[in-house]
Amino acid sequence: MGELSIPIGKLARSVGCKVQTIRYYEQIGLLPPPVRTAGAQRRYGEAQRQKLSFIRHARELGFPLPAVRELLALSDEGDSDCAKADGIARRQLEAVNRRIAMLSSLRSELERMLHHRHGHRIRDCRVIATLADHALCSQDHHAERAES
Amino acid sequence: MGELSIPIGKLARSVGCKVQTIRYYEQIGLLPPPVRTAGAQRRYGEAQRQKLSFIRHARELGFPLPAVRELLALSDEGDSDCAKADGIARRQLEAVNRRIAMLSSLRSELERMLHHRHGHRIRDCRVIATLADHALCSQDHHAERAES
DNA sequence: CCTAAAACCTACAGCGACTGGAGCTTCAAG
DNA sequence: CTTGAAGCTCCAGTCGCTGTAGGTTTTAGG
Ligand SMILES: [Zn+2]
Ligand SMILES: [Zn+2]
Ligand SMILES: [Zn+2]
Ligand SMILES: [Zn+2]
Repeated sequence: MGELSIPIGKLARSVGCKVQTIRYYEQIGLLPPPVRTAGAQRRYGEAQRQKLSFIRHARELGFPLPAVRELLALSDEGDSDCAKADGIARRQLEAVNRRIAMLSSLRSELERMLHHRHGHRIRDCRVIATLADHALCSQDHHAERAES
Repeated sequence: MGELSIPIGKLARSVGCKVQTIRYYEQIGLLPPPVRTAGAQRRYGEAQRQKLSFIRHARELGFPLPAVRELLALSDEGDSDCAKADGIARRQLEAVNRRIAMLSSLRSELERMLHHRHGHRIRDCRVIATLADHALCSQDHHAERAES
């Protein structure tokens, strides 16, 4: 009753994610299968809540799931060198920096086309004209992958 | 042979996308079906090349496909008011700004955890510790799914 | 103890915007 | 005429969830 008694909905609320997300993490082996009641419902304890919280926090910081998996594994090895963990975080920082650079370039291009004075009809619209002709752009904003 | 003679691979190279992407755009009704050779191979003309180029440029600027669809439709109506097109671009700019704000917040959090001096073992690692406890973060970086 | 509602279960489909592969056919250069 | 590149269709996979259908279990009130 005391320890392993958290049902999945309460756990989801406590870490701010959906119930399905937790089941998904279990399915892909990120969270270990919890104990079940006689009626096959999942019951969690504090240790698993912390693990899930770790995962969600890493996800909120943009780490992809494979990186989260590595970080989780590392977090269990207190004696090991943390260079690996730091490396993962550094690569994530670099990825974030690349995305910011890309988006800044997109932003300036969007601002350019919007702030350029132009007529009110489509045929005089700077937005449409710019989309039709990249030469009207000031920079190379070419996206290789600006996602996430 | 003069006009409608561009095969799909050449078209793809000329706009900088994959062959499959063009077929995909046709499949979802973004590009009209081109003429075919006797052997059922696609052949494109200059007008379609320009349309595809418009689509790719809009995608590079981060517009989602439904927005691209609208912009394409608008671009064919030279007499209409361009307020709609400008509105779509403005919303895209706002989305980009939200994404940049989110990523900047992530960046500063990642920098904080990386630049904080800490020991070389996992148990003293600031990266792992921060992931395990959001209280070590300085801001609310909580991602609400701000999309491209 | 009984009932009703809330929460849970599994299994699977769908999102966005492509991308890759298998297994075949057609085209164009030499 | 041969050959290899490029084309074709159909389907599955990517990422990280999210939603739905159709059923079962838990829990609180009466
Ligand atoms: Zn305009
Ligand atoms: Zn451009
Ligand atoms: Zn460290
Ligand atoms: Zn945090």
